[in-house]
Amino acid sequence: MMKIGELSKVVGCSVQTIRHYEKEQLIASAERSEGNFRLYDEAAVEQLLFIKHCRSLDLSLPEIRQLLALNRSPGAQCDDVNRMMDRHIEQVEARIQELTKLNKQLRMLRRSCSNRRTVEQCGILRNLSATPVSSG
Amino acid sequence: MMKIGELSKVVGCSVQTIRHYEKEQLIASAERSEGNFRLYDEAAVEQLLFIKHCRSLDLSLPEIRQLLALNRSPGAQCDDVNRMMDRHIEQVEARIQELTKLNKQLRMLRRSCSNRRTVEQCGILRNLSATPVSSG
DNA sequence: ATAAACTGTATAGCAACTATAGAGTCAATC
DNA sequence: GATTGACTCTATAGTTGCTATACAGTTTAT
Repeated sequence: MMKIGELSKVVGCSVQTIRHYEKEQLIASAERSEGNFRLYDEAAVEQLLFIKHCRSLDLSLPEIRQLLALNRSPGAQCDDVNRMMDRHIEQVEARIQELTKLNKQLRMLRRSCSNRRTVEQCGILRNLSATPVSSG
Repeated sequence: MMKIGELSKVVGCSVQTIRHYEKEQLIASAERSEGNFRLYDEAAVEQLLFIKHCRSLDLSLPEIRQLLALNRSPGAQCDDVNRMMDRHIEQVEARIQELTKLNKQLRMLRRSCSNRRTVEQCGILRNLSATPVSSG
């Protein structure tokens, strides 16, 4: 059994994050030592790694909670998992599209000013004051 | 002179947002009527549109505050504006790269499970329990 | 006079942590 | 046995850019 500091090093996330996950019910309340310190076993390590992996894929804490729940009922159909992943992929792709469009607008705006001008002549500021650039 | 509700309709942002911008010092404290209502003129409309345009480009409120300050000193060099834009563009492009990588991983993961399996057989959950997918 | 619509301030909530304060616990050293 | 240092505990505030709510006051229309 290890204390929270060791667990934090093993899985590579901060002590506060672990306590946060406990409060958010992503991991069960840990056993406590006589002195009220949290105690963890190998199962806790695995679960935290699972969560960490999900987070690296930008899954939200509620989504992860749902996955963990599904994981606990192995006989259930996994359609829910698939639906969640599909929705998540859609969101990521939508965000990429948004940012790509944004990037074009920013580059266009940036081209409207070279250095060494005064603010008064600055094409960027002038353009920002005008009507928003069209999306084309 | 118009009240905050009218301004909100004219520029297309919520009343709370306008009050929020005032608190954050993006716009000056508005004049008040006898009954303590905020009163705005055309200049306020223009400034809010400027802010709205910047926000549509995902500039942060501190960045916008800085641009507004520069706008007020028209003789200054606009290098700062250019630097800010460059940094911002870099950030957006970095985020696009991150999300693109993420998207690949998610799609790979999604392919590991088709519908109608049980959770126990679900490739997604199995993969999430394993070591994080490599970036390649 | 009254009701509806608007405005005011203050406060909490979102997401997923991070940082801080102040107190208690534990192991090692003097 | 006292002290030091490293660790842990809880509770709370801060991050970002709003949004939503509660409750009170103002204005406008009927």
